Amino acid sequence: MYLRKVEEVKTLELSLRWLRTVLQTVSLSPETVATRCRRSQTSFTEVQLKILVQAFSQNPYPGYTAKQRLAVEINTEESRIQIWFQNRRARHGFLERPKKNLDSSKDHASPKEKIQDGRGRRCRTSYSSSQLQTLKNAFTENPYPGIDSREQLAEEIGVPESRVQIWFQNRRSRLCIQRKRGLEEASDQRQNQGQDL
DNA sequence: CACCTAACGTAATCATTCT
DNA sequence: AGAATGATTACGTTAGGTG
Repeated sequence: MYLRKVEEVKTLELSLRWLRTVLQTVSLSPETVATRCRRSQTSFTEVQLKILVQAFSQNPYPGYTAKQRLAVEINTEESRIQIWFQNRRARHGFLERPKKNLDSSKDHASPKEKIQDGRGRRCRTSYSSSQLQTLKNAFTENPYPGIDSREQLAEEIGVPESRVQIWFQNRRSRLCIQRKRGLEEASDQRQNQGQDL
């Protein structure tokens, strides 16, 4: 009971803390310091775009190796390829999948199967306890690090920046879930108590 | 300013690793 | 088997670049 309250207060304090840091960086002469929040927007050349579109038409769900191959082919990072495919799938409907003939009517490999073209995902990166400690510290400092902070962190623990970004996303989501679960339990308890009375 | 789209957010889910 | 947690997806929002 009190413990839960204490926890809530703690998280609130943390929120305020990183909000302050955000405000600080914002008010901190935006030109001189230039603490960019987002990565600068990459603009693909027509050639790059052509290759991407071509690849997309062949397979809107490239596996990691395919994305990696594309990345070196058009000289960019794999994470940019990933984002590009996400955005493209979201906007351009890509249901022209079976535009090729020969689909016949037996092709339902069941949607739950592997929509995602076998050549699977990037292999799971495992963090050492010291790396995790660094990440967690940074998280309490600021759960929404900008590109500069992420790059710095990545450099510090020797891991690609894209992995750092994913780590923060997962941690934020799970912290949120945890908080919700706590609230549900609390309300359940209140309900039970109410019925008892 | 409006439009396009890269970047980024959450939520849900898949997949791997560890206990 | 199940808990933890990294990776991927859908989908919505934010913001940078350009006509």
